[in-house]
Amino acid sequence: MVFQGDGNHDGIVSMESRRATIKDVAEAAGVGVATVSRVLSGGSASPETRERVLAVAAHLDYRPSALGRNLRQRRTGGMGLFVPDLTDTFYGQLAEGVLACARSAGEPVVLGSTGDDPEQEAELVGMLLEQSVDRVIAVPSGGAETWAPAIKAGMTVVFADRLPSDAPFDTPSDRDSVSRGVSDLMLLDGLPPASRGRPLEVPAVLADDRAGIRTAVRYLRGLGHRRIAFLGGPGHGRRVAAFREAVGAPVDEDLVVFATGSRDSAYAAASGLFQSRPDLTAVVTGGNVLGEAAVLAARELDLRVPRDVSLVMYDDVPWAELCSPPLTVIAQPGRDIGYRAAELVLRAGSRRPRSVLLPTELIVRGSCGPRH
Amino acid sequence: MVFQGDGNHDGIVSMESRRATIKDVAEAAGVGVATVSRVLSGGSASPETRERVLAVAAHLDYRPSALGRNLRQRRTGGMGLFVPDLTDTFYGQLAEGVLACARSAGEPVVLGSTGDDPEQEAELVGMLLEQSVDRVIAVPSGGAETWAPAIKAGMTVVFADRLPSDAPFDTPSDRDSVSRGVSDLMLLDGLPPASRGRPLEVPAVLADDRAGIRTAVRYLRGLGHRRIAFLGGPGHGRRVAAFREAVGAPVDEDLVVFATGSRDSAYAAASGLFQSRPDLTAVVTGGNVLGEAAVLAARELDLRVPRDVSLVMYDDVPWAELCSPPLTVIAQPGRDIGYRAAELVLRAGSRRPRSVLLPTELIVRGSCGPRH
DNA sequence: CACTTGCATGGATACGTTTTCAAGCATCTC
DNA sequence: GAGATGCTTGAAAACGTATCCATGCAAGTG
Repeated sequence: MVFQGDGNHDGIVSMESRRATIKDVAEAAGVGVATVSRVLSGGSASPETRERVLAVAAHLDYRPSALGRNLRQRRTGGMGLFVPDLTDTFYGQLAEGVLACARSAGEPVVLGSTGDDPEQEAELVGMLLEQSVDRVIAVPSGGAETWAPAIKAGMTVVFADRLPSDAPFDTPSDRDSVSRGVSDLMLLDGLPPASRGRPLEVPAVLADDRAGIRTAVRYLRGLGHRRIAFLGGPGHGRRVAAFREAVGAPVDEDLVVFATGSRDSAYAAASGLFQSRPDLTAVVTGGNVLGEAAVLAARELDLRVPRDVSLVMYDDVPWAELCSPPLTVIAQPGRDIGYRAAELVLRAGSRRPRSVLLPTELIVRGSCGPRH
Repeated sequence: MVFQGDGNHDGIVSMESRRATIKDVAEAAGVGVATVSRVLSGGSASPETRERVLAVAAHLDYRPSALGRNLRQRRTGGMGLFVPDLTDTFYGQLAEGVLACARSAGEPVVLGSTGDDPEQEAELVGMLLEQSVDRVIAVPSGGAETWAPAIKAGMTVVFADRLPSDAPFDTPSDRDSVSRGVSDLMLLDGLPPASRGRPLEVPAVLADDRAGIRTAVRYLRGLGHRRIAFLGGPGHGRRVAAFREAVGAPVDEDLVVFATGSRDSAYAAASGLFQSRPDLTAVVTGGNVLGEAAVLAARELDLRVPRDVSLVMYDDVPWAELCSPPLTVIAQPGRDIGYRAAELVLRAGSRRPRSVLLPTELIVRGSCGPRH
C-alpha cells in the first residue's frame, strides 16, 4: 500500500511545508494579525475584511496552533480524566460518556489511570498542573489531601461516581447533601479571588447509591433473606453505608468485607467470605469486579446461584446477562455519569456548578431466589 | 470536610500565588534564565551553580511549564491514543498498557474514541494536529486516506491491534510481512526530510491473529466440525483472511458474516447467522463483543453450547470464565500490545521502529464439544 | 608572552497566539 | 461646524521556555 500525496503535484516538491501561521494569513490577506485573530475568534470586523480573511485562511489550510493560544491564555484547553481502571467495564462506560461530551465541544481529554492508588493520583494531578490543564473529572482514589493542592492551584474539579474517601458518605440524607452541591467538600482557605469569602464546592456526579442499595436489600429481604453480606472495594464507602442503613439494626460485621482494587484481591475476599460464613444466603457486591469474583468463588466452592446463595451486583455490564443464571444487578448509568461530569466541568465558571444525582435501577434477572 | 491550606499559615494570605517561572528562579538564584534552563534540562553547568539553582527551584516549588516548552519546541509532548470503543474490555486492556508505559515515561496521553468511524478518526487526527501532538498510537478504523495526512504532517504513528482497512492482510506470510515492518504501509511521497528517498514504514504491534485463528480452526476440526462459521466485525480483516486460509478449500460464503461495531449489530448478525444456517456446528468470533452476541443469540434461539453449537471467541476477557459453559477463547495480550506500542512510539526517532507480532494462545474451556 | 581551546554564562531572540491600546475614520448630535 | 460617538484596524506587548551567540575567564600550548 502506498500513501499518496494530497494532490500537491508540483514538479518541485515543497519540502519545507511549514504549517501556515496567523502571520502568513495576515500578510496574504493584507491585514494585521490582530484582525485575523478577531475574525477567527468571532470578534467584530467589516464584512469584506472578514470574508477575505476567511478565504485566505481556507486557501492556506490555516489551522490555529493550540500551542500559541495556550501559552497566551496560560491554560491548556480540554480536561483531564482519572479513572481507577479501564479494564473495569463500568469505567469504560464512564470514559465513553466523557469522550462523547468532550468531542462535541471539540476539546481534548488527557487520560490517567490511577489504579485506585492515591499516590499515582497525586502524580497525575502534578502532570496536569505541569500541562496547565485546569479542568479534571476524577473518580477520586485519595482523600482531601490529594485534592486540596489541585483545588488550591485553581483547578476546576468534578468528582464522578464517588467522593474522596474521607468525605462523609453516611449523612442521613444523601439526596439532600448531594443536591446541595456536596457542600461538605469545602475549601475555606486559599481560594482563588473569585470565590473568596464563600466556601468552594466541588461538584460531583453520582449515582443514587443509597436508593439502589436500599432497593436491592429490600428485594432480598422480600425473598426471605436475613443473612445478607456486602462485598465492597475501594470507593464503595457510600454503598456500604447505604447497606448498613438498609439492613438496619446492628449489622453482622463479619458479613461486610472489603477487597482492594485487584481482581485477585476481590476473588480472595469473596472466597473468604463464603468460607467463613457458610450461613449467609445472599450477597450484594459494590461493583462489577466484585460481582465477577463472587460468581467465580461461588462456583469454585460449589455454591449454586441462586439456590445456595443469591447475588446482586452493582453495575449493569453487558456480560451480566451472559452468566448463568443472568445476574440481577443494580444498574447505574455509567455513560451518563461521564457525560454529565464533562458538561459540568466545561460549564464551570459560566454557570454555578451543581451536583447531580442520577437514578439507579434494580434489574431483576436470575441470580436471586427465595431463601433456602 | 474542609480542605486545609498546605501549611501556608502566614497572617496574610498570599492571594496572587502565581506559579513560579523560570525567571523567578533565575533571579532568586542570581543567574540567567538560560542557565536555569540548562541545569534543569541536563545541560552543562558548574557544580556549584547547578546545586544553587536546584535548591532555589525546589524551594520555590518551581515546575517548568509545558506550555512554554511546547511552544518553543513547536511540539506537544505525550501521545495520542485512538481506540474504537472503551466499552470493549479488550481495548480497555490495551489502553491500560499504553497508560502504564506513558506513566513510566512521564508523558501525558490524550485519548480518543473513534467508534470505528473513519470520519471521527479523521477529526481526531485533526485535533492532534491542532494540539501539535505528533505521536499517536491508533487502532485504525479508516484506511490509508485517513492516515496519509497525519503521516505527511510528520506524525509518528504506530498501529496497534490491526492495520488500516485497506492494508493487505492476506499475504501468504503474515509473520514475514509483519517482521519486515509492515512494509506495505509505505509513504513514497511528501516525506519529511529525514526519510526522504526511502519508504516510510508505519510500525505496528499486532497479535498473531493468523496463528490464533489457525489453532482454533484446527481444534474445531479435530472435534469433527466441518461447517464452521466466522463472525467478524470492523477491523477483523486479517482474522477472516486467516480463517479462510485455515479452513482451506472454498469456504461457504454464507458462513462468514460481518457486523458493524455496535452491540445491536453484533447481535443481529449472530442471530441471523444461526437462523439462516441451522446446519452450522461451530462458530469462531473475531472479537469479544461478537462472542457476547453469539452467546446471547444462541440462548435466545435455544441453541445449547456446546451441544448444539461450539464457540470460540477471540479475546480472553475476565467474563469469559463466567459464562456457562466457560468460553474457549483465543487469548491475545491486550495490555502488552498497548505497552509495546507506546514503547515504539516513544522510541521512534532514536531507534528504527520495527513492528512487533505477539503470540496468541488458545485457552480451552467449555464452549466447544464434539460435533453432534 | 601570545595564542588557542574549552567551558560557564547570560542577553537576546523566536515560537504563535490573544488582547490591549490608540489611532483613524465616518456618522450623528447640538 | 465642532464635538461626541461608534466602529474598524494594526502595532505592540505579553505568555514561559529553549537555544543561538557573544562574552569572559581559565587553562593549555607553542
